Amino acid sequence: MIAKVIVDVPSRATDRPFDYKIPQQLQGWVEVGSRVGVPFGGRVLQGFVVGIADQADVDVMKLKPIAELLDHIPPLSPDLVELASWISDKYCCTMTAALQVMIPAALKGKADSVVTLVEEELENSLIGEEAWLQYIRQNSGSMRMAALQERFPDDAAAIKAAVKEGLLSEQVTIRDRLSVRKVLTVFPPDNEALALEALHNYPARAAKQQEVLRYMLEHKEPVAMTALVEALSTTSSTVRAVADKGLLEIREMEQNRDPYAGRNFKRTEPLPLTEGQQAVYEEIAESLDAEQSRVFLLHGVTGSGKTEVYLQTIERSLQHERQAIVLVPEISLTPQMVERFKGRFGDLVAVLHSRLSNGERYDEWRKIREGRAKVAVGARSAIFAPFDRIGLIIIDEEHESSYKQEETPKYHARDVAVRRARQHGAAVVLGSATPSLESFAAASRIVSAGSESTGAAAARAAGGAALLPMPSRVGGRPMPKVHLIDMRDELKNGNRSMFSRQLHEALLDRLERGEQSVLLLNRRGYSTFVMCRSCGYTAQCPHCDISLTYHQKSRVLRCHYCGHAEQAPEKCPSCESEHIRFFGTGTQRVEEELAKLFPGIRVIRMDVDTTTEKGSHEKWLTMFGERKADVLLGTQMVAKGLDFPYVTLVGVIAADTSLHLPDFRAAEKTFQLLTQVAGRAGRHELPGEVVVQTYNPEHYAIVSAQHHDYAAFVQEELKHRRFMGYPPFCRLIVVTLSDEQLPLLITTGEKLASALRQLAYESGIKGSMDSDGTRFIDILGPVASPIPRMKDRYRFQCMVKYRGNVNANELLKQAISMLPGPQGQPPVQISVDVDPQMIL
DNA sequence: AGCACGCCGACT
DNA sequence: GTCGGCGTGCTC
Repeated sequence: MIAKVIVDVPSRATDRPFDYKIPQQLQGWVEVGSRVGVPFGGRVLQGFVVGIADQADVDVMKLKPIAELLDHIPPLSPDLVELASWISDKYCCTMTAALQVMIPAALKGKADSVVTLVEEELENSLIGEEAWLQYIRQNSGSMRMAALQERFPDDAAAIKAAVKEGLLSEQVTIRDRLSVRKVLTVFPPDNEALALEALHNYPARAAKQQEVLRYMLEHKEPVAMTALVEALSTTSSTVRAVADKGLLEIREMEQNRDPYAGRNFKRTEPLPLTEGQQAVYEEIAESLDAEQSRVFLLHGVTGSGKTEVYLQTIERSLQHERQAIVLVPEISLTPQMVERFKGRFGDLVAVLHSRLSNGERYDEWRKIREGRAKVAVGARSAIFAPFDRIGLIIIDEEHESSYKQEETPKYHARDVAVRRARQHGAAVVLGSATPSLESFAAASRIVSAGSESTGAAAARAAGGAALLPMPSRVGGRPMPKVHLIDMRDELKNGNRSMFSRQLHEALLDRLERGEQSVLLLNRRGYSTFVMCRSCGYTAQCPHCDISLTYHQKSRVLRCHYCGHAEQAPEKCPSCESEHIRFFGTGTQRVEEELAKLFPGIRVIRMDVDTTTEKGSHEKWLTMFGERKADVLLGTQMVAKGLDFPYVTLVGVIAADTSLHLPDFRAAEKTFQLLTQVAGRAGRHELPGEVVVQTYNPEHYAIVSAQHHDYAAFVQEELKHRRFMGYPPFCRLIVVTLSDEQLPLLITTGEKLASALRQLAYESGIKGSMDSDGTRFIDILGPVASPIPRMKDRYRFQCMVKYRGNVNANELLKQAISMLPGPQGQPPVQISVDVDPQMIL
């Protein structure tokens, strides 16, 4: 039998299956999805089995056998391998990259070699009494190669030669970065009577041993060795002595690193559904019962009780013995959210988010793989949770851009979800108060962007997405009143503060009443930088064409893209002037202003500076929930999913900062942010109020948000998108080329663009945006990227716009392969972003 | 990506 | 004469 293996080499040149013999003893164990160690070009590497065949595609003489099987249970299932190949196709990434994103970092094995001294060979060898040889002998003739080389760096060549001669035999295995944590556990005596008898007859001088035995007889529960030693202030050798007498048992037990261990989640029962929730629930339940793969767009206003619908549909899926995946944006993966799922489903829930350590994540992942968990709640990558029978995939806040991975593979979790659901016959529920235009268009069939459009793919694949509206809040609570404040008028009236009179009054009012406020500083497109007021100098990164960011805490200037850091200058490096200004994070300035205007006000500030520490995010929110602060001030992160009963005021300091970004989604992002943050107010008994400060009070994104009018916004925005030729009326691919040499980069970019145009022309696709045909493609560029240089590499990009039955991926692949380069490799680095979220 | 094989310069 | 520079090409 032959295994087809994708070898773990991050290069396009080797990104194809290689054939290996399956050795006799591994027959039946190696399957699609297995992780194996294979000899490859003179070394042993990790690889994934993507197929099993009777015959090899290459000369049998070339075949090598699989060196080892790395797991008892394959880390991937055949459906995930199939999904990986879909991802590699759709997002133009290597198979290796697609497979890697599916497994926890703990399983990224590296070769580890052990050498053993072959004494018989020593006689034939010229080598005699070298120090390294003696060293191996001291280690009973065998040791890790890495350790040997570390100890004798100068003898590397000699050691290598010894391996070649056969004096040292080398065994290479793949070692995981991390493994299952094993804990020594002490078990109480099997035979209590015997133990009791022994206890009485114990020699008097072995008091500690007696104590250990007594403790175990009293507790009758297995206990960790460390805990036992701690409790009786003894040592493990004492415990071992008791065990050696056959009175106790010591065994290694697998232990899970449970990040939520020791936390009690209050069990909750399903709440009675409102009429609106019930209708939606029934629609989804019907699909679950029929085990159809359908896509639902759950458009529910903030506070309409989407989470309860999620919980009850999951319940329904579990009744069918089918598992569920819940994706939430990283930012809203707060204890509040986790609590609701743990509270309803207890230990059946596995939680996966970026704040977990590799070990914790690995253990949660194994809980899923081994069937101990039935519900996975997590950020983007939880879409790859290794379940075998998925009934339901929920994507909360479906419009969030964090579902798009910005690194290769640049996948969108929503599209992967639809594809994965199709494999399993599972339902997909996309929930949002402000659905993305792509999803909304797909669900309401406003446009048909083509056979493979984002969202539209969802619709078609599942036989059309169904729109499920939930237009009213739970308990009939009104939507909060939103006041728009024209900041130009404030200035005219001599108010130069960042707070309008109305927001000032509203804040004062809440302080007097002991209610809470949330303040949002919309910081997109507003960076913290350094500028000299005399000469206009700004601090730039020496490796990237981008301004350095100022970090007040450490007084350091840092580049977000390459990590370059330097000390903030005392005076302008260009003109020596003292008038160099550090523009702080914005929230800091607001905080200072608040302290000035409202002496004694208690403010919690949440931004990148205050929430980088592990658990700090949760800490601040808990404090705010306990009403230990009057104001929660922050960026984007305060807009999402928070639910505090005493919040009655939401203030938006500047609504416009994200409105004028040169990105076609700028209006959409602004509308979403305002709608989301407004939804934080008045979710419970107390009515809410929202004050939005803006310089564009007549802009449709802001006016629609004021009136909680999604339909109006969409109508206007779709008009713009159609006119400008942007999604959902077409699809985009951005190809970024980068290289250290500018001339090569430019010529390669031009070659790529013309190859694309040529190929498109040859396949008879209309080459103009204006054509009203159903198929068109438009190739723009190459132009310098928005960040023209990053990490000392110049960057150019081409944008492909297309619609209809156009296989742009295939055209692109062909065009790239036509570029001249060594071994069919393109001469510069090429990165492809299919359906980009930001084209800034 | 690595590593081996291979063809030309400055050294014992 | 050799040691070693890193260009090209392959890895089942």
